[in-house]
Amino acid sequence: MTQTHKRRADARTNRDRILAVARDVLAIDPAASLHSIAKAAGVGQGTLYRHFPTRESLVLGIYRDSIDELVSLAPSLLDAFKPLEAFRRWSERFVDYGRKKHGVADMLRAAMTDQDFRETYWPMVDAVRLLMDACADAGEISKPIDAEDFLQLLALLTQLPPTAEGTARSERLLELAFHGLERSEDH
Amino acid sequence: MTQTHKRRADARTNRDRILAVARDVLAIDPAASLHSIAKAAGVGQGTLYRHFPTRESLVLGIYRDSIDELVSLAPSLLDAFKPLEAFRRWSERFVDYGRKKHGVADMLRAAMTDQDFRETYWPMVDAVRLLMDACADAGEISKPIDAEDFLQLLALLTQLPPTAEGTARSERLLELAFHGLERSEDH
DNA sequence: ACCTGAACACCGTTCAAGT
DNA sequence: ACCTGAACACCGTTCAAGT
Repeated sequence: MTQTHKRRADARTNRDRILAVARDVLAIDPAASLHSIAKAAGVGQGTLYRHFPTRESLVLGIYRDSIDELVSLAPSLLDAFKPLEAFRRWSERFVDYGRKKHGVADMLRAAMTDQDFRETYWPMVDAVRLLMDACADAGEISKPIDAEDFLQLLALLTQLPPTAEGTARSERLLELAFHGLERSEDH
Repeated sequence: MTQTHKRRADARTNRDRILAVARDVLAIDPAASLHSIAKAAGVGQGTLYRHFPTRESLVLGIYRDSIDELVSLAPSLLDAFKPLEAFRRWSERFVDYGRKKHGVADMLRAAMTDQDFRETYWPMVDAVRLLMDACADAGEISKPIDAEDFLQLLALLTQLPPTAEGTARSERLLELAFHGLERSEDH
């Protein structure tokens, strides 16, 4: 039993080191091979595979904490700002974050279909719905659209190149989307 | 000279056969390897590479005709419909086409940076600008946004999964974008 | 000129062998 | 239980050899 415990501790240490190393390596080269990550972490390829069977699951492991933060940011923003402003800030934060941290977009795409990812995906959809419903209740948007639709749009914007031009473009397109959400004046 | 001519004819035949085969193979498996395409076309890998140094350039070769059609469709639609309706129809056509024919999205991304692709990219930007300006002149949208921005948005929508759900989602998001473009009522 | 296809470096993935 | 790392099938790319 102590042996089992010891083994488990080893496994956990490995997992943590893989995550720490992968975060750094992928920050430098987003397309770094899983071989190179395993080597940099000082583990065999099989060990990396045991813990993270796909590249997406590795990225998910790296950014899970940040994603939780992002989700919990939604109610905080609603406390501090008017709903539409909160929604806008949250969306900007999301896209900014997603573009800087490579692989988040692919992870979101996987979340659409892969059962393992939905536990991370749903809270994000809920965050969007929370923000959008608040805007609707306050009368700041005409009618809320599907929360998944909007989250997917944010995920797509994340895929624009991380250049200055790409960043500016995603900001403008986000502006367009919000303009589309805003209440149309009934005349 | 006749020899040179004969050679050139061979090269052209090869090129055409590669394109015809690649079109079929990629329709069945969008991720088909270049090896398998070369083999299916009955040419060496080097020959495929000579004609199409990247996967994107191969996709571009396959769909260049269709892209030209799409570009020339813009003025035709403007003749037949009111500008906003024309713009909407063109956009739907674009997204529909891009999602069905895999690889078009990657090609468009390459077009953003790669010099070789810009000759195909610019006419599409021009088509978007033509449609959007017509809408603005007719007073159907408040003010035109950057044509490249909008084209990139269309390209992103193309990346949604080619399922019934993905198709419906891209339609709804396109609707959102157009709602954002439409003239805000000045009150 | 143009084509062929073996060869190269590399990728994700597996699995027998160790502890 | 968990880890290692050689091995496998495959990828895009190159290039000496042919015609």
